[in-house]
Amino acid sequence: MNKTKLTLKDVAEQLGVSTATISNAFNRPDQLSKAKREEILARCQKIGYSGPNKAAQILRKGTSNIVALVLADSISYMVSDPVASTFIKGVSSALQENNKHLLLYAGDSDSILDVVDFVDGFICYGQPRNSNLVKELAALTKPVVTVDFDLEKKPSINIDNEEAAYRVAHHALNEGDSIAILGLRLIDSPSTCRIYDSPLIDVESSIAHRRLDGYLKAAEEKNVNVSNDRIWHLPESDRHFARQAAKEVLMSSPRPNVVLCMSDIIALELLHMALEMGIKVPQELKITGFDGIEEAERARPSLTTVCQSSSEKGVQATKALLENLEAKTTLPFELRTGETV
Amino acid sequence: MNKTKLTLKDVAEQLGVSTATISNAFNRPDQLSKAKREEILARCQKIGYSGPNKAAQILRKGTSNIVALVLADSISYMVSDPVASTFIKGVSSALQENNKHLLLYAGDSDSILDVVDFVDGFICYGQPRNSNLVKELAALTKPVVTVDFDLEKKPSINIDNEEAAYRVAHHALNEGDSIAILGLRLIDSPSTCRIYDSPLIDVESSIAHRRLDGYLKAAEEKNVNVSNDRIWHLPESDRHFARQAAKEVLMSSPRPNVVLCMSDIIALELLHMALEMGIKVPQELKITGFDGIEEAERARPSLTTVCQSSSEKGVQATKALLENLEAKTTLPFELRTGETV
DNA sequence: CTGTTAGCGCATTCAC
DNA sequence: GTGAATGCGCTAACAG
Repeated sequence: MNKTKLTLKDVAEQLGVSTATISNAFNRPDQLSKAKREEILARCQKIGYSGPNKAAQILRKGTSNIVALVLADSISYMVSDPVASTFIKGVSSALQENNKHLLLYAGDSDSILDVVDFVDGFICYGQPRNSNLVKELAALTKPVVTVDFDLEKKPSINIDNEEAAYRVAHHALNEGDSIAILGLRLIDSPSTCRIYDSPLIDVESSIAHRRLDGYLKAAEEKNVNVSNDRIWHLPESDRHFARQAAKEVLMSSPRPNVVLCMSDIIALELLHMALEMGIKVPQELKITGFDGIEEAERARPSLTTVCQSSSEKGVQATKALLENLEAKTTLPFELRTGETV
Repeated sequence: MNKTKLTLKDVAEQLGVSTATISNAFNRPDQLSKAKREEILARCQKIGYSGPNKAAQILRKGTSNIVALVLADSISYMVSDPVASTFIKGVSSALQENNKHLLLYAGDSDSILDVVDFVDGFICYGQPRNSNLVKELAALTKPVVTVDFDLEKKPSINIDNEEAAYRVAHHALNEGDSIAILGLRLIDSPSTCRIYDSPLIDVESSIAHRRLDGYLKAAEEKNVNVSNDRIWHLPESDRHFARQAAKEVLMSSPRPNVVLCMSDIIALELLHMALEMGIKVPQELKITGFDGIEEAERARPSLTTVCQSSSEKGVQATKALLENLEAKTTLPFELRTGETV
């Protein structure tokens, strides 16, 4: 067994052929006879050469088969979120089918530049917490696909968040209702709070504001008043924040009889807390979620929510990236009527 | 704005210095005066050069700052498993602290060779489903750290699975009990079934068999008989399989009054199904889990289980990899007494 | 179908 | 402290 790793050149020498022949045997089957190719491959295997060095190929070819998945937040956080992990699932299975590799990239990193030279492209799931990344992504010439947010002139995958929010709210609301909204990333605050008159962030680009628009439109149609002290901001769709917000909402007076939640995780925490407090759902409190995670279906009472297929988003985003599609895609959603309304 | 990307050479020319100087400014601060360095960095920034091309650096330096995390199974499956995703969390946060990147690698891939040339090392979480990967990993000269299984002469992170299983079983069992065991990957079958006298797989290396040893030791001490038709095999710690197995166990007669489960996911499905069937836990049925996931604590009745810190495993594995530690580490676990025993 | 050659972009000797 | 040369390992273009 050789101590030092074989290079293509060594192998060519050993087999008594030119380097191009070895290279072609591995990369361009059409460039040599099948017999010769197979002979070479067999002999390579025998001497323990498993193919051209990938690092050198990356430099030479300018492609690596690595796709970076930029998450909105730190990997730690994202990976335990059921919605995000379902998305990752979709991406990873589509990548695996195409023999591509998955590099996970945190949205709270400083910069994207330390991988840009060797990845083939970026899938960006949700607007990165660090806005510097947004700028960098927007300026790239390598392929970028965004999901759940948009970048000018880059392909994207979205659902119609405003319409979805409108539909679920419309289903839940009735004239005379007193409502609260548990929103996500509406203002620039690291903690749970009502938005009051804080300046709103990313109003144009964020899906949270689209959803808010949809809720408010439905409320208006039903003559339901929604003031800013009835709208909560949560920094993340996280059980911890959700619990805090749920408590505030349920303790507030007048206690709302309908709460529209921008994620199922939030809605489920609210549901559990309400039940613990002996509040009857839906008789005394109606709840809607958003996303359509499994746990929402299993809950008793089951959650009324908007279903979107996160894994399908992942598959589509991957396809858009690999096939260099240019279009901005809008995926369908579905209203799922549960027992919480 | 330049159309074509700047290379180090271009930049050197533009700034009127040698290529080595630019390179040193970015990589070896000690090789030039602070003033000069800062001037160069500033001018580079101005002309839009963000540093040496990473792909070229990988080839030249032989390191990439990319660490591959090889999962036992497909990424799709692993990422939705709470235990695995907590592990990933630990790894990713430790990597991020060290400015390393995370490449997720599926354990059911054909080979590891298509990334080996450009990653700095491998963390392998659980024995890869494709045994070819095991061979390849074992033969590598690049750093490898294994978790929840061992490779000769490679550092590893484990808990004492046998002792942990023994402890939880010892806590649950009493003389005269009738028990069942819901095990993981004990035999070579893609579906849920009793093991009967099927040939066991990976008896030496698998943690499932260590746990089984622990269970059986406790059973023996308590004079509890366990025949092979009371031991179930599940291919994965997955809700779907768990449900099947739970049903079989609860329908079997005599119905056991203690069920030892090799994961919390399995135990929780069993718990839910038992409650649905009106079986009283723990009066008529005692259940133990393994892992100590959050959901087990939240369940009512709360689950008696073995807690191991998966995120700590991730951190330790990363540290072992990055610091080239050689040791095989055994991490502590903790018995968590819940209400299901 | 095969062999030769010129870089891909850089880091690191070594002389100065 | 700086600048010129070599090669990391490979692929693509071309000539034969």
